[in-house]
Parts: sequence; C-alpha cells; structure tokens
Amino acid sequence: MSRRISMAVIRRMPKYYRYLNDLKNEGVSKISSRKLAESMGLTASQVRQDFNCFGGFGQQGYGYNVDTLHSEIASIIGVNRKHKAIIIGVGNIGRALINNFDFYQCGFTMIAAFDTDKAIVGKVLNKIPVLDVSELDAFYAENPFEVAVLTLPKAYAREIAEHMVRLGVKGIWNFTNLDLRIGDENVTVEDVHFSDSLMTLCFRITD
Amino acid sequence: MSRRISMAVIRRMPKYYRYLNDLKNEGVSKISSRKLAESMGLTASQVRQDFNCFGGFGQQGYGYNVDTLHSEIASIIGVNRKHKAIIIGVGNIGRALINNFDFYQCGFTMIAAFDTDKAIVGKVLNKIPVLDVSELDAFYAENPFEVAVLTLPKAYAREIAEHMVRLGVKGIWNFTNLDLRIGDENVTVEDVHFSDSLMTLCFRITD
DNA sequence: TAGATTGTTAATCGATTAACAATC
DNA sequence: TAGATTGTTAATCGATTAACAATC
Repeated sequence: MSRRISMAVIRRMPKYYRYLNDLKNEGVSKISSRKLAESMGLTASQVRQDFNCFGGFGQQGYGYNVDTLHSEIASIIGVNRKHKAIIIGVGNIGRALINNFDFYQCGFTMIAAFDTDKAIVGKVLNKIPVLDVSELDAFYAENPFEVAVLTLPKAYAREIAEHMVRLGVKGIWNFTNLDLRIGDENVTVEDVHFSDSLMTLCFRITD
Repeated sequence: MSRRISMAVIRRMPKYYRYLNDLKNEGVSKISSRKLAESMGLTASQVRQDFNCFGGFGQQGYGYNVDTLHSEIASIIGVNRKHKAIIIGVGNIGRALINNFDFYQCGFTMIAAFDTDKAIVGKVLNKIPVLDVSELDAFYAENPFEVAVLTLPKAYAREIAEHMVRLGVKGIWNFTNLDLRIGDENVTVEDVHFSDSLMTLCFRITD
C-alpha cells in the first residue's frame, strides 16, 4: 500500500520530530497543522499531506495530539530501533562526534571506533572503545553493525566504503568530502558535505 | 536579466565545481554534458539547463572546455572572492574546522576565532587567533567580516546569532542543532544539521 | 561536408498549494 | 448544533526530461 515517499518528505520528518519534541517539553498537548506549519515555515497543506503519507494521525475539528504524533513519527523514522553503528577515523571530527553527538537520540547505538594510529588504538573515548582497523572483519562477525560513520581521510575513504559494502552494512554516514558513488542498491549513503554546504553559502551571499 | 536561480540549481553548483576540479587535475580538457551528467548521476539536459541559467559556456559540436567552465563556475559561486569569516566556539567541532577544513578553497578567509573559555582565549590555532567573545564588537569595527561560523553550545546560539545579525553579517554557517529562524532578509543561514542528517539515514535504512 | 553537441523550447512529471466535504 | 480542522481531491506551480533546430 505504501507508495514511495519522496526525498522532500523524508528530509522534513526529522524536523517535525524535533519540533514535536520541543512542544512536548513545553507541555503542549495539541497542535493544528496550521500552527505547526507556521512555526516551521511550511504550509498547513504541506504538513497534512506529509503526515498522510503514513496514515491519518489527526482528529478532525481538533488537530493532532502532540504525544501521539511525536511517537508515531519516532517509529516512522525508526529512531526507536537503535541500530548498531561504528565510526571509522578518530581524528578531530570523529572525536567531536564521539564526545558530543547524541547518536542514541537519532536512533543509533555507537558500539566501537576504529583507527590505524597506534597512539589511540586501545583507548576508550566516552565509553566507546577504539580498535585497530585490521580488526574490522572480526569485530563485524561478532557484532554485526548496520551503519558505518566515515570520518577518515579522503585518501582511504573509497577503499573503506567498499569494505563496508562487502561486509553488508545498510548505511554509510559519510563525512569525507568525497562522492562515494556506491553502486549497491541496498546501501544508503548520507553525505555531510561541509565544502558543498559552505560553497552554497558563498553563492548565496555573493552578489 | 538574471531570473531567480532555484535552490536545486544552487546546491548542484558546488558539485559541478568539484567535479571540474577533478577533471582539471586529471588533465582532461573538454567534457560533454552527457559525460559530465553520467559521472555525476544527473541527466545531460539537466546539466545544460543548469549552466544556461548563467549563460552559454559551451560550444556546439564540441562540448565544454574544462578550464573555462571551472573558472566560470568559480566566479558564479564566488569562491574567488575570499569573504572574511570568523568562528564562534572553539570546542571539538570548532577545532576540527580550524585545523582541518579548507575555508580558503570554499571562498573564505578565516580571520579569528572566539570563545569564552579563559584557558583557550589568547592562543593561536592553525594561525587563527582565539579572542574573547566580549571583543566581538571591537573586532568587527576593525575587521568587518561577512560570515560567522557558529560552533558553540545550543544554549548561546540564538543570542549570538542575533548579535551577528545586528553587527550586519551577510551569512551564518550554523552547526548548532537549532533552527535559527532569522527574520532578516539580508542574512543567509546555511545549516549543517547533524541530527537531521543522521535521522534521515535512520529513516532510509529502517524497513 | 557530416557528425557531434550545444542552447532552448516544449512536454512531462512531481511537489506544493488550494479547496472543500467529512467529521469530531 | 456550530465551529474547527482534518483527510483528500483537484489545481497550480516549478523542476526535470525530451526533442530538435542551430551551429561548431
């Protein structure tokens, strides 16, 4: 029954999730599509269309129950699944993520970090053990993970990405400024492309 | 004459720029819209339409000269302008950017970093001096900057963002997981929203 | 000249917006 | 019941794709 969900809708789901979280924390119990749209810079139609991709969560004449909608969206996104993830490359960005980023809130459990630097392998950062990259296969055999976060130098990125695909990961969160072009239909790549983002800003402020 | 450029086109420009850079480095001198499209996962029509938003850079029967196109796109994006930028918040992500990110390549000169932590204020990281946040106004008066990079804790983000708008910056590169909702038409906000990105990946791998 | 490939117009597709009957 | 607001269908808008004359 579920017709394909467009990327535009998918990208809005996390935003709805965060807004509903805020409303929940403020003790708001109901919200209308109009009000939600207003506070998020969307249209009411858009909000209702988006939610109706997944079923009717509202009540005519009333609006949406914040708690219900929040938890519906949580399970639509899958943030309650807690997929296992590892991170490869414990440089500045890797460390920044390990120490400060809340993977759990986003639906993941970070179970290990990998690096080649002997100086850091064997340490534990924010409860995450740092292992040697050579242990990847053995580790996967024991603890199959679904997502690999790539925060390693560009030069090794493609090789490691292909390795991940061979192991059978479902997703790659890619911080290397490289377009991975994974052929495999079963692997989803999500890029965080700093330079594209900053160049976009450059374009928009350039007159 | 220039009709409004759609966001879809704007977001593709940095990718073209990077691909052309690669081609240039490989010594390729000409490229057709078909080949470029193929290697980037677009259609030839799309490539030609995109370029023709800005003028005709190709030659019928031949294709596009890589060097020419590369430098045309550089000046369309404005990466040759070297806008002045500062960074506020020298935590993990701030340091990662200061130490590893090539602002210059993306069209910016990073001229200073700001923090409130006495332990780091006064230091110099990768040639970037770290100043106290209280010096922002005085610094701006001497060295007006166009972009502020926000890598500070969420709690201070809105206040600092509004401060930046008052100073008159043109753009904010926002790493705080917060929707800034700047009203000012003259200020462009570009978000790097880690949690939205990771939740999107979560959605796409959740079955 | 013949072949290739652009620039550009027209057709298609998909996403957003508007409208409104259903209903709480 | 009357007012409000959803779910959903239809209309509009914009972006992508296709087609092809222009031309190198």
